Amino acid sequence: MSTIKDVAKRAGVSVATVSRVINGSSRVSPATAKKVRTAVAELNYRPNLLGRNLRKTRSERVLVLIPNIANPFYAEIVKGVEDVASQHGYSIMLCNTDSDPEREKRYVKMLKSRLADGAILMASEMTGEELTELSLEIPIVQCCEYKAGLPITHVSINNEMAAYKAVKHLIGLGHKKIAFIGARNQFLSSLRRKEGYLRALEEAGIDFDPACCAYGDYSYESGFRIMKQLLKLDPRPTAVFCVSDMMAIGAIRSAMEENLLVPEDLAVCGFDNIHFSSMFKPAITTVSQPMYDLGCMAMEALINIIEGKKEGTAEYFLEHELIIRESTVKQDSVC
Amino acid sequence: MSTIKDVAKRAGVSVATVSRVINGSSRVSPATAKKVRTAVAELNYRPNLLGRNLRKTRSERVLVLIPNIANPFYAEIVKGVEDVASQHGYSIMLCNTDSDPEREKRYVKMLKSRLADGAILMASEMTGEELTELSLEIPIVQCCEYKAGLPITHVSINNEMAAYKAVKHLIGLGHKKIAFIGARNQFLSSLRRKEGYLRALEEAGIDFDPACCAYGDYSYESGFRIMKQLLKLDPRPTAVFCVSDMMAIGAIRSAMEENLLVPEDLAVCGFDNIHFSSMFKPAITTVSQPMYDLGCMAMEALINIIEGKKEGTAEYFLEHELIIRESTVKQDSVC
DNA sequence: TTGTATGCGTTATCAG
DNA sequence: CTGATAACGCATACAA
Repeated sequence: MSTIKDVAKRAGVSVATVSRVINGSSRVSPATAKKVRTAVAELNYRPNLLGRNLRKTRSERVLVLIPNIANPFYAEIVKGVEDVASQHGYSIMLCNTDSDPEREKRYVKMLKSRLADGAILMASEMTGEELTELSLEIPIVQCCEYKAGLPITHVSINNEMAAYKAVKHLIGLGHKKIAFIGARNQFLSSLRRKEGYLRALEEAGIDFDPACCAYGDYSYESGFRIMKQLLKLDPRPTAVFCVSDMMAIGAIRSAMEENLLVPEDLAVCGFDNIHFSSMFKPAITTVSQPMYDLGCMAMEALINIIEGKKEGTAEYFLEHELIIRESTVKQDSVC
Repeated sequence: MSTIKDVAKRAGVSVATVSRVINGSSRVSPATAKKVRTAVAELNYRPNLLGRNLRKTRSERVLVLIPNIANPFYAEIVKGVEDVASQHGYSIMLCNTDSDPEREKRYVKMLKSRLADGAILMASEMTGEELTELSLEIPIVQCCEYKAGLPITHVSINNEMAAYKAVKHLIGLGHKKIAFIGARNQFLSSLRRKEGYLRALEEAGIDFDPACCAYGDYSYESGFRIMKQLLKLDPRPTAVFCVSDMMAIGAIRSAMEENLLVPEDLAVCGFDNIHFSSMFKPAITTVSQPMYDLGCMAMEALINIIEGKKEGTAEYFLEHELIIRESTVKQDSVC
């Protein structure tokens, strides 16, 4: 492994000159520049990032903490993050926390140890206090999931409105007994979606029945299990709003096991518009979040903070869209 | 941000002593150790990784290049990689290449720039020559997909045998006209799976029909599109072996559009046993790769190379399993 | 335009 | 057991 010194020696110049040629930081005569470049090529030299980062006290690297890389929802967000990052010369480190606070802490520790210039947090398990403290030490942005009332920039959608529109769609189809499969956690999105559900019900003059509400963890399995229980209610719900597509698919499989038809016997609405939601049979009615744009916006906001272009915290809300498919409305066309 | 100097000053000792306490590298008297520790706590000091890495010329970090984080198949592998890595004090950087050679090159450049001590490559787009050259510079391991005949350690399954067993299963069900949806790429797995398909056919005395073979990119869309074409054959294939579950699901949706029943009119076998393959209706018959173990093994092999415990290259083949579900055999039970 | 010298934060070597 | 100091590889202020 050759260093900048080796290059300097071979080119017969000082290390400073080599550095200048590599970084284009100031003018170097074409002749010496050429000498340097050939030396670089001959030695197959690559600047050592460890040295460069230390010298600059900046890594031009950003951590992206995601709770679960297996969730395709996050994959699309990450694409947006990556694209904006590379446009600005940043590289990203994906960190899969598995929603495990210990794992998350390990990554946060790396962050505090200056391994990266900042971070995007997707669904942090940290307390509001911990988050606030972290944000004082190093630039962070919350994406999608966020804790309320914190002085931390976040990017999200209007979850209350999204849930309201989804449930209103079900009501518009004539449903009166609409179940709700939410998420058992303290994220604001969970609260807001429940609020949207309640508002739609109230507006339609439908009494809220607590027995119709249950809470899972966004997974297929939890949707399956919970729907199983909800279908035992008498009278049975004729529709269900799930706060994730995975749970919606679980709910549908549950209904199938009971020999119920979707959407005829049970209309099912999901949330997220993951790729699979259109592949599944029946295709899932769902709320589409602008995942790619959420990622882009989060990264842009983070860069602004890192580079000091923006002071203070900001809230960004991006547009969502209700996508109606076979799981709520019988359709002729498929795919 | 406080540095080791600040701590030393506050504790009234030298930086060397602080370093010793932090790393436990040599004996320090309990009294001074305590002084140091309180100073560390008071200043909320965290060693700067940039400095430490430079000094050690090691980062205890490993790159994991995956072609597509949206593919749940890789997610499970990454879990294995992560678990072994953290057991050995390594942290991993996930790099999503999107099968884009340019993107991959950027990450490889970081690797060559010593940002990490080594890498696990999942489905590299690099040429054999590039790979070999890279492996000379820095420790790498190929996982799942690999190029043949390279002096690079790899971890995989016996793809020929897996495909053979899958197709033999279809033959055992009485199918005579069995289509093959492979992958259009130069990975050895693609070749081996085709070979397994051919061997099973030959053994059963079934003539190979090139018209029955087509090639996609593992995606749902390609499976859908290709099956559409294959179903136009006369006579129609009564079974199809796909080299990914995603393509199998695409094939099934294609059959559904033609009002064909699965498995009655078309038996479909996939590959990978991704989570969704059991959630789909009908549940997909597939070949299960030990994804978690593949990840573990790859990381263990890499650590051995990095730490110089193992010389030369090795080939590891892990066990696979054929999982029979509804898409090939009509079953009473679901899920 | 180019070279010299310094320091980024840490760990390791060598004395004491 | 502890301290002074060099070195890791690089970028930059300053001098020439």
